[in-house]
Amino acid sequence: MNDILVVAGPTAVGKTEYAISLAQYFSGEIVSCDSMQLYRFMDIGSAKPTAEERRAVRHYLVDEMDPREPFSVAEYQGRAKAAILEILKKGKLPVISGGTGLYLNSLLYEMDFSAPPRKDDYRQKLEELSKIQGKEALHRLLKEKDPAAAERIHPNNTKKIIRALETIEISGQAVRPFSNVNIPSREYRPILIGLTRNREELYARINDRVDILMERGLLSEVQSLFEMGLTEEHISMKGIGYKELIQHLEGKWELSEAVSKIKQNTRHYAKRQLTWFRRYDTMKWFNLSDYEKKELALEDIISWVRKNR
RNA sequence: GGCGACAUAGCCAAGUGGUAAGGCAGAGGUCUGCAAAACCUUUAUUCCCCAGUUCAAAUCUGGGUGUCGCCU
Repeated sequence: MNDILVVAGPTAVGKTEYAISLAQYFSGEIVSCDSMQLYRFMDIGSAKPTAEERRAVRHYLVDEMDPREPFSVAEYQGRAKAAILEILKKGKLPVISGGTGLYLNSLLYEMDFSAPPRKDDYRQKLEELSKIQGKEALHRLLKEKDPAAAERIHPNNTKKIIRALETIEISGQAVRPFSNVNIPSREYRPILIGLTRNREELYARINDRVDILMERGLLSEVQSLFEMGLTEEHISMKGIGYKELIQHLEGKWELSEAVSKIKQNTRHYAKRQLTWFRRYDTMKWFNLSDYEKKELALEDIISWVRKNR
Protein backbone atom coordinates (compact mmCIF):
# COMPACT_ATOMS: atom_id res chain seq x y z
CA MET A 1 0.00 0.00 0.00
CA ASN A 2 1.05 3.58 -0.53
CA ASP A 3 2.72 5.34 2.35
CA ILE A 4 1.69 8.86 3.11
CA LEU A 5 3.37 10.93 5.76
CA VAL A 6 1.09 13.11 7.84
CA VAL A 7 2.42 16.05 9.82
CA ALA A 8 -0.34 17.36 12.06
CA GLY A 9 -0.44 19.72 14.99
CA PRO A 10 -1.93 22.94 16.27
CA THR A 11 -1.53 26.25 14.56
CA ALA A 12 1.77 28.07 15.18
CA VAL A 13 3.53 24.93 16.36
CA GLY A 14 5.88 25.03 13.37
CA LYS A 15 4.29 22.51 11.01
CA THR A 16 5.22 24.28 7.81
CA GLU A 17 8.97 24.26 8.31
CA TYR A 18 9.06 20.71 9.64
CA ALA A 19 6.91 19.42 6.80
CA ILE A 20 9.22 21.07 4.30
CA SER A 21 12.34 19.62 5.89
CA LEU A 22 10.78 16.18 5.99
CA ALA A 23 9.64 16.43 2.40
CA GLN A 24 13.14 17.40 1.37
CA TYR A 25 14.70 14.56 3.30
CA PHE A 26 12.33 11.87 2.03
CA SER A 27 12.01 13.37 -1.42
CA GLY A 28 8.38 14.19 -1.07
CA GLU A 29 5.87 16.83 -2.04
CA ILE A 30 3.42 18.56 0.23
CA VAL A 31 -0.34 18.35 0.19
CA SER A 32 -1.72 21.08 2.38
CA CYS A 33 -4.51 20.12 4.73
CA ASP A 34 -5.63 23.56 5.69
CA SER A 35 -9.04 25.08 5.13
CA MET A 36 -7.72 28.62 4.69
CA GLN A 37 -4.44 28.32 2.81
CA LEU A 38 -6.55 26.98 -0.02
CA TYR A 39 -7.75 30.45 -0.86
CA ARG A 40 -5.98 32.92 -3.08
CA PHE A 41 -5.32 36.43 -1.72
CA MET A 42 -5.31 35.17 1.85
CA ASP A 43 -1.57 34.92 2.25
CA ILE A 44 -0.70 36.70 5.46
CA GLY A 45 -3.59 35.70 7.68
CA SER A 46 -3.47 32.03 6.81
CA ALA A 47 0.32 31.98 7.30
CA LYS A 48 0.95 30.35 3.95
CA PRO A 49 4.36 28.97 3.16
CA THR A 50 6.51 31.66 1.57
CA ALA A 51 7.33 31.80 -2.12
CA GLU A 52 10.79 30.57 -1.29
CA GLU A 53 9.45 27.62 0.66
CA ARG A 54 7.14 26.77 -2.17
CA ARG A 55 10.01 26.85 -4.60
CA ALA A 56 11.93 24.45 -2.39
CA VAL A 57 9.13 21.89 -2.24
CA ARG A 58 6.07 21.64 -4.44
CA HIS A 59 2.86 22.40 -2.53
CA TYR A 60 -0.58 21.23 -3.54
CA LEU A 61 -3.86 22.73 -2.39
CA VAL A 62 -2.44 26.10 -1.57
CA ASP A 63 -3.82 29.07 -3.53
CA GLU A 64 -6.23 26.96 -5.50
CA MET A 65 -9.61 28.45 -4.66
CA ASP A 66 -11.28 31.78 -5.06
CA PRO A 67 -12.30 33.15 -1.66
CA ARG A 68 -15.65 34.19 -3.07
CA GLU A 69 -16.58 30.59 -3.80
CA PRO A 70 -17.83 28.14 -1.20
CA PHE A 71 -15.82 25.06 -0.42
CA SER A 72 -16.33 21.89 1.60
CA VAL A 73 -14.66 18.75 2.89
CA ALA A 74 -16.14 16.76 0.06
CA GLU A 75 -14.33 18.88 -2.45
CA TYR A 76 -11.17 18.79 -0.40
CA GLN A 77 -11.21 15.02 -0.38
CA GLY A 78 -11.44 14.83 -4.14
CA ARG A 79 -8.70 17.33 -4.81
CA ALA A 80 -6.35 16.01 -2.15
CA LYS A 81 -6.68 12.45 -3.38
CA ALA A 82 -5.91 13.58 -6.90
CA ALA A 83 -2.83 15.42 -5.65
CA ILE A 84 -1.64 12.39 -3.70
CA LEU A 85 -2.05 10.23 -6.76
CA GLU A 86 -0.03 12.63 -8.83
CA ILE A 87 2.80 12.64 -6.30
CA LEU A 88 2.79 8.86 -6.06
CA LYS A 89 2.98 8.60 -9.83
CA LYS A 90 6.21 10.56 -9.69
CA GLY A 91 7.50 8.04 -7.20
CA LYS A 92 7.60 10.62 -4.46
CA LEU A 93 6.29 10.60 -0.92
CA PRO A 94 3.11 12.58 -0.27
CA VAL A 95 3.51 14.68 2.88
CA ILE A 96 0.18 15.84 4.24
CA SER A 97 0.67 18.93 6.32
CA GLY A 98 -1.95 20.87 8.17
CA GLY A 99 -4.29 21.40 11.01
CA THR A 100 -7.79 20.93 9.65
CA GLY A 101 -8.86 17.74 11.37
CA LEU A 102 -11.96 16.95 9.40
CA TYR A 103 -10.10 17.36 6.14
CA LEU A 104 -7.44 14.98 7.36
CA ASN A 105 -10.09 12.44 8.31
CA SER A 106 -11.42 12.54 4.78
CA LEU A 107 -8.08 11.07 3.71
CA LEU A 108 -7.44 8.71 6.61
CA TYR A 109 -10.85 7.08 6.61
CA GLU A 110 -13.30 5.84 4.06
CA MET A 111 -15.55 8.84 4.30
CA ASP A 112 -18.25 8.74 1.73
CA PHE A 113 -19.36 12.11 0.46
CA SER A 114 -21.16 10.77 -2.57
CA ALA A 115 -24.56 11.45 -1.04
CA PRO A 116 -26.41 14.72 -0.80
CA PRO A 117 -24.68 18.07 -1.15
CA ARG A 118 -26.19 21.23 0.25
CA LYS A 119 -29.51 22.58 -0.85
CA ASP A 120 -29.61 26.27 -0.18
CA ASP A 121 -33.29 27.02 -0.57
CA TYR A 122 -34.24 24.30 1.90
CA ARG A 123 -31.60 25.57 4.29
CA GLN A 124 -33.07 29.00 4.12
CA LYS A 125 -36.48 27.66 4.97
CA LEU A 126 -35.06 25.91 8.01
CA GLU A 127 -33.17 28.96 9.15
CA GLU A 128 -36.33 31.01 8.98
CA LEU A 129 -38.20 28.39 10.94
CA SER A 130 -35.53 28.52 13.60
CA LYS A 131 -35.71 32.29 13.74
CA ILE A 132 -39.47 32.37 14.13
CA GLN A 133 -40.09 29.33 16.29
CA GLY A 134 -36.71 28.94 17.95
CA LYS A 135 -34.02 26.37 17.52
CA GLU A 136 -35.95 23.86 19.62
CA ALA A 137 -38.46 23.66 16.78
CA LEU A 138 -35.72 22.44 14.45
CA HIS A 139 -34.70 19.79 16.90
CA ARG A 140 -38.29 18.63 17.24
CA LEU A 141 -38.56 18.38 13.48
CA LEU A 142 -35.42 16.27 13.39
CA LYS A 143 -36.79 14.04 16.11
CA GLU A 144 -39.71 13.24 13.84
CA LYS A 145 -37.65 12.56 10.75
CA ASP A 146 -34.52 11.03 12.15
CA PRO A 147 -34.78 10.14 15.85
CA ALA A 148 -31.30 8.66 15.96
CA ALA A 149 -29.70 11.86 14.73
CA ALA A 150 -31.84 13.92 17.10
CA GLU A 151 -30.55 11.79 19.94
CA ARG A 152 -26.95 12.43 18.93
CA ILE A 153 -27.06 16.11 18.04
CA HIS A 154 -27.43 18.67 20.80
CA PRO A 155 -30.55 20.88 20.44
CA ASN A 156 -28.35 23.99 20.40
CA ASN A 157 -26.26 22.80 17.50
CA THR A 158 -28.42 24.33 14.81
CA LYS A 159 -25.83 23.90 12.12
CA LYS A 160 -25.68 20.14 12.45
CA ILE A 161 -29.42 19.82 12.83
CA ILE A 162 -29.87 21.66 9.56
CA ARG A 163 -27.41 19.37 7.80
CA ALA A 164 -29.16 16.28 9.13
CA LEU A 165 -32.56 17.55 8.01
CA GLU A 166 -31.14 18.50 4.65
CA THR A 167 -29.72 15.04 4.11
CA ILE A 168 -33.07 13.42 4.76
CA GLU A 169 -34.93 15.94 2.66
CA ILE A 170 -32.80 15.26 -0.40
CA SER A 171 -31.92 11.61 -0.16
CA GLY A 172 -34.42 10.20 2.27
CA GLN A 173 -31.49 8.70 4.13
CA ALA A 174 -30.20 9.49 7.58
CA VAL A 175 -26.76 11.00 8.16
CA ARG A 176 -24.33 8.47 9.47
CA PRO A 177 -22.31 9.23 12.53
CA PHE A 178 -18.76 8.95 11.40
CA SER A 179 -17.02 8.20 14.65
CA ASN A 180 -18.83 4.89 15.03
CA VAL A 181 -17.77 3.56 11.67
CA ASN A 182 -14.27 4.77 11.08
CA ILE A 183 -12.94 2.42 8.49
CA PRO A 184 -9.30 3.16 7.75
CA SER A 185 -8.54 4.21 4.23
CA ARG A 186 -7.94 1.34 1.85
CA GLU A 187 -5.83 3.50 -0.40
CA TYR A 188 -3.09 4.68 1.90
CA ARG A 189 -0.97 3.58 4.78
CA PRO A 190 -0.58 6.75 6.82
CA ILE A 191 2.42 7.46 9.02
CA LEU A 192 1.09 9.91 11.57
CA ILE A 193 3.27 12.49 13.24
CA GLY A 194 1.91 15.00 15.71
CA LEU A 195 3.83 18.11 16.61
CA THR A 196 3.10 19.85 19.87
CA ARG A 197 4.67 22.19 22.40
CA ASN A 198 4.09 22.97 26.03
CA ARG A 199 0.86 24.83 26.28
CA GLU A 200 2.34 28.02 27.68
CA GLU A 201 4.96 28.17 24.96
CA LEU A 202 2.44 27.46 22.24
CA TYR A 203 0.20 30.27 23.44
CA ALA A 204 3.14 32.66 23.60
CA ARG A 205 4.07 31.75 20.03
CA ILE A 206 0.51 32.38 18.93
CA ASN A 207 0.43 35.82 20.51
CA ASP A 208 3.74 36.71 18.93
CA ARG A 209 2.72 35.42 15.56
CA VAL A 210 -0.42 37.52 15.50
CA ASP A 211 1.69 40.62 16.14
CA ILE A 212 4.01 39.59 13.31
CA LEU A 213 1.11 39.05 10.92
CA MET A 214 -0.15 42.53 11.75
CA GLU A 215 3.27 43.98 11.04
CA ARG A 216 3.35 42.18 7.73
CA GLY A 217 0.18 43.96 6.71
CA LEU A 218 -2.71 41.69 7.59
CA LEU A 219 -4.98 44.68 7.89
CA SER A 220 -4.39 45.82 4.32
CA GLU A 221 -4.81 42.26 3.08
CA VAL A 222 -8.21 42.13 4.74
CA GLN A 223 -8.96 45.60 3.47
CA SER A 224 -8.48 44.53 -0.13
CA LEU A 225 -10.55 41.38 0.38
CA PHE A 226 -13.21 43.62 1.88
CA GLU A 227 -13.04 45.79 -1.22
CA MET A 228 -13.45 42.69 -3.38
CA GLY A 229 -16.86 42.41 -1.77
CA LEU A 230 -16.10 39.71 0.77
CA THR A 231 -18.11 39.84 3.98
CA GLU A 232 -18.39 37.72 7.09
CA GLU A 233 -20.95 35.66 5.20
CA HIS A 234 -18.32 34.09 2.96
CA ILE A 235 -16.81 30.83 4.10
CA SER A 236 -13.31 32.11 3.54
CA MET A 237 -13.95 35.04 5.85
CA LYS A 238 -14.74 32.72 8.74
CA GLY A 239 -11.01 32.39 9.11
CA ILE A 240 -9.38 33.72 12.23
CA GLY A 241 -7.77 37.07 11.58
CA TYR A 242 -10.19 37.78 8.76
CA LYS A 243 -13.48 37.76 10.57
CA GLU A 244 -12.17 39.96 13.37
CA LEU A 245 -10.58 42.55 11.11
CA ILE A 246 -13.72 42.73 9.01
CA GLN A 247 -15.56 43.67 12.19
CA HIS A 248 -13.02 46.41 12.64
CA LEU A 249 -13.32 47.62 9.06
CA GLU A 250 -17.06 47.78 9.50
CA GLY A 251 -16.48 50.04 12.47
CA LYS A 252 -17.74 47.59 15.06
CA TRP A 253 -14.47 46.97 16.88
CA GLU A 254 -11.41 49.00 17.79
CA LEU A 255 -8.28 47.71 16.14
CA SER A 256 -6.69 46.72 19.46
CA GLU A 257 -9.87 44.90 20.40
CA ALA A 258 -9.86 43.01 17.11
CA VAL A 259 -6.22 42.03 17.54
CA SER A 260 -6.71 40.62 21.00
CA LYS A 261 -9.75 38.74 19.71
CA ILE A 262 -7.56 37.23 17.00
CA LYS A 263 -5.10 36.04 19.62
CA GLN A 264 -7.84 34.66 21.80
CA ASN A 265 -9.59 32.85 18.97
CA THR A 266 -6.33 31.41 17.74
CA ARG A 267 -5.54 30.02 21.20
CA HIS A 268 -8.98 28.45 21.39
CA TYR A 269 -8.48 27.00 17.95
CA ALA A 270 -5.13 25.48 18.83
CA LYS A 271 -6.69 23.83 21.86
CA ARG A 272 -9.47 22.32 19.75
CA GLN A 273 -6.94 21.04 17.25
CA LEU A 274 -5.03 19.26 19.99
CA THR A 275 -8.25 17.68 21.19
CA TRP A 276 -8.99 16.51 17.70
CA PHE A 277 -5.57 15.01 17.02
CA ARG A 278 -5.48 13.17 20.34
CA ARG A 279 -8.01 10.76 18.88
CA TYR A 280 -5.47 9.07 16.63
CA ASP A 281 -4.01 6.15 18.57
CA THR A 282 -1.22 5.56 16.11
CA MET A 283 -0.05 9.14 16.00
CA LYS A 284 3.52 9.60 17.21
CA TRP A 285 3.84 12.83 19.14
CA PHE A 286 6.92 15.02 19.28
CA ASN A 287 6.93 17.81 21.83
CA LEU A 288 9.10 20.45 20.25
CA SER A 289 9.52 22.18 23.62
CA ASP A 290 11.71 19.25 24.62
CA TYR A 291 14.31 20.05 21.98
CA GLU A 292 16.86 22.80 22.05
CA LYS A 293 17.19 23.05 18.31
CA LYS A 294 15.05 22.22 15.33
CA GLU A 295 17.78 19.94 13.96
CA LEU A 296 17.63 17.70 17.01
CA ALA A 297 13.88 17.31 16.81
CA LEU A 298 14.12 16.67 13.12
CA GLU A 299 16.68 13.93 13.68
CA ASP A 300 14.33 12.11 16.05
CA ILE A 301 11.40 12.48 13.73
CA ILE A 302 13.35 11.25 10.73
CA SER A 303 14.67 8.20 12.48
CA TRP A 304 11.22 7.34 13.76
CA VAL A 305 9.74 7.69 10.27
CA ARG A 306 12.48 5.52 8.78
CA LYS A 307 11.78 2.80 11.29
CA ASN A 308 8.09 2.86 10.56
CA ARG A 309 8.03 3.03 6.81
C1' G B 1 -3.50 63.92 59.68
C1' G B 2 -9.27 64.17 58.87
C1' C B 3 -13.65 62.34 56.33
C1' G B 4 -15.91 58.84 53.09
C1' A B 5 -16.36 54.51 49.92
C1' C B 6 -14.86 49.76 48.85
C1' A B 7 -12.54 44.63 49.85
C1' U B 8 -16.24 37.86 46.92
C1' A B 9 -12.09 32.67 41.94
C1' G B 10 -6.56 34.42 37.60
C1' C B 11 -9.93 38.89 35.87
C1' C B 12 -14.95 41.41 35.79
C1' A B 13 -18.86 40.75 39.01
C1' A B 14 -24.22 39.43 41.56
C1' G B 15 -25.63 38.48 46.30
C1' U B 16 -27.89 43.17 52.56
C1' G B 17 -29.43 37.05 57.92
C1' G B 18 -31.21 30.83 55.54
C1' U B 19 -26.14 27.54 53.46
C1' A B 20 -21.74 31.48 47.35
C1' A B 21 -25.64 33.82 40.38
C1' G B 22 -23.44 34.99 35.83
C1' G B 23 -19.59 36.41 32.24
C1' C B 24 -14.43 36.17 30.67
C1' A B 25 -9.88 33.53 31.02
C1' G B 26 -8.23 28.34 32.09
C1' A B 27 -9.16 22.86 31.58
C1' G B 28 -11.65 18.61 29.24
C1' G B 29 -14.68 16.95 25.22
C1' U B 30 -18.05 16.25 20.57
C1' C B 31 -17.47 16.14 15.30
C1' U B 32 -19.75 12.89 7.70
C1' G B 33 -20.67 18.67 2.81
C1' C B 34 -19.34 26.49 6.06
C1' A B 35 -14.55 22.66 10.36
C1' A B 36 -9.84 28.69 11.44
C1' A B 37 -16.96 26.42 11.78
C1' A B 38 -20.68 24.88 15.17
C1' C B 39 -21.68 22.75 19.83
C1' C B 40 -21.17 20.48 24.98
C1' U B 41 -19.07 19.74 30.04
C1' U B 42 -16.28 21.79 34.00
C1' U B 43 -13.93 25.55 37.67
C1' A B 44 -14.65 29.26 45.38
C1' U B 45 -16.20 23.52 51.44
C1' U B 46 -15.94 29.73 51.22
C1' C B 47 -16.38 35.79 50.62
C1' C B 48 -9.14 40.52 53.45
C1' C B 49 -7.95 39.28 58.97
C1' C B 50 -9.48 38.89 64.29
C1' A B 51 -13.28 39.06 67.87
C1' G B 52 -18.56 39.51 68.87
C1' U B 53 -24.23 39.10 68.13
C1' U B 54 -27.43 34.98 66.31
C1' C B 55 -30.29 28.47 65.83
C1' A B 56 -27.94 30.53 61.34
C1' A B 57 -23.14 35.75 59.03
C1' A B 58 -20.21 37.07 52.54
C1' U B 59 -24.36 39.78 54.63
C1' C B 60 -25.19 42.85 61.36
C1' U B 61 -21.51 45.11 65.34
C1' G B 62 -16.43 46.43 67.07
C1' G B 63 -11.25 46.44 66.03
C1' G B 64 -7.25 45.71 62.54
C1' U B 65 -5.12 45.66 57.50
C1' G B 66 -5.25 47.14 52.39
C1' U B 67 -7.01 49.98 48.06
C1' C B 68 -9.34 54.22 46.05
C1' G B 69 -11.53 59.15 46.35
C1' C B 70 -12.12 63.88 48.65
C1' C B 71 -10.34 67.48 52.26
C1' U B 72 -6.09 69.70 54.87
